[in-house]
Amino acid sequence: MRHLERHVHIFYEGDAQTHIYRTKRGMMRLYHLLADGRRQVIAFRLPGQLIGLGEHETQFCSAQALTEVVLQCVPLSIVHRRMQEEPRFGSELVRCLAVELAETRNQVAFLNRRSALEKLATFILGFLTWTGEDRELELELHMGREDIADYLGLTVETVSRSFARLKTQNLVSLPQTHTVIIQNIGKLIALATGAFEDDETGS
Amino acid sequence: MRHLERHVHIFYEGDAQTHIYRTKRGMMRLYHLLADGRRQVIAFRLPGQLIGLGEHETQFCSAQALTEVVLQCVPLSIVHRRMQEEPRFGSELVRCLAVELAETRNQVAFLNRRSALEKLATFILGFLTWTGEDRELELELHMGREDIADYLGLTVETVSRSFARLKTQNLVSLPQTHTVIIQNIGKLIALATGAFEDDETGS
DNA sequence: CGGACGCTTGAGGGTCTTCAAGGAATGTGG
DNA sequence: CCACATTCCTTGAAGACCCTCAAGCGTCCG
Repeated sequence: MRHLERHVHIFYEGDAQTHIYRTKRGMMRLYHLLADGRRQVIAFRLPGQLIGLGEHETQFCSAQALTEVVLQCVPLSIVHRRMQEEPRFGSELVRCLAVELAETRNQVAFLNRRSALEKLATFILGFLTWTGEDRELELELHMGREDIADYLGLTVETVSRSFARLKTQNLVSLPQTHTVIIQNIGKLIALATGAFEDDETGS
Repeated sequence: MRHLERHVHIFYEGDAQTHIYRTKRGMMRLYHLLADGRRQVIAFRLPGQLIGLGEHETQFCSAQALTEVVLQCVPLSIVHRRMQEEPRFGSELVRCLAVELAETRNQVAFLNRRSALEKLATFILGFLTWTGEDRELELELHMGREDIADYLGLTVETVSRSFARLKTQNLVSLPQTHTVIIQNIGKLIALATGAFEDDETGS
């Protein structure tokens, strides 16, 4: 078990892989630096989710604490040993990887062809799933606009403008910068799935 | 072992997962249909690569033969049994999944923030790796512009125009529609990695 | 030889980015 | 506890890029 301050890295891209981690509390950010210096946020990790899976010998991305974080650390040697001794453990690992792969593929499919507004709507709705608070319509983002932008492949300005449009259409409200209240989840879902072309009537 | 004609599907999105497949000859296309009817091509599969990994009970995407294809089919029951009996088999499976996950993450990172020209350059270069013919600078695409467009998240027109620009800059030539000859691989790599902003001098 | 299909090329418009400046929020030191 | 500095967020205007619509061209097949 390991406690991390905000902004602390547990590993960087290219580091040797030594452990698999499980988030117990707080939120982690996984990101990848591109050749041109830009940053692609691969994923955010909430409690219960694994980090460090599916890499080669070296880490593919950097892992950084967004908030204060508590991590469970499992040395790779133990992972390997358990896989030898306990076939069901291997199956479980395969399942976790499979889920992560499916999610990542979804990310490809959706980031590629959607407008900024649709991306942001999907992002917000994804937060509901992540935290499991499906009825709690007040969300704490725990991250800045730049994180969202780097995750969705947009600029900070576009993210900000998209938030403004969601507010104008009364789909969400923003009592604080990092807090989102969903006001019309039906329309938000419709937007995320592409059902609405562009409905500004907001009625 | 199973032989497929062109355009034949081995499974559709949502089908129950029954086998894992290994491409022996030819090229497969994995794709995913979006809510709005569009198609996202997830990946192409060349000989030696696996298909059907990392799914849940149901297939996440459809798998279709692009060319004539020969497939090795392994029933899932056998996969599971071997995983119980032979831990190294499980490790191997985890490794394959890890590689696929890393590739997919790369796809996210690169599709998200790159221009059409950079995407196409990367796509062409990716073909070199896939076929393993690193010195063979004449490539057979085996697919139409629409496949490339749906893979890169572009329109057919933009793909066509991007090919035209690569030709104008003498980076590639196209003796036939589906055949690419790389004429200046250095510049193509520079373009793919974002080193060149926009060099029209073509010298 | 004719038709169908896929590829190319053009013009116009929409969306996102870039550049720029102002405003809110957060943290630090007095 | 307040003032100030820094950082982050918002908003505006101009431009770039890609998409859409449209037409022309080439190729393959019947």
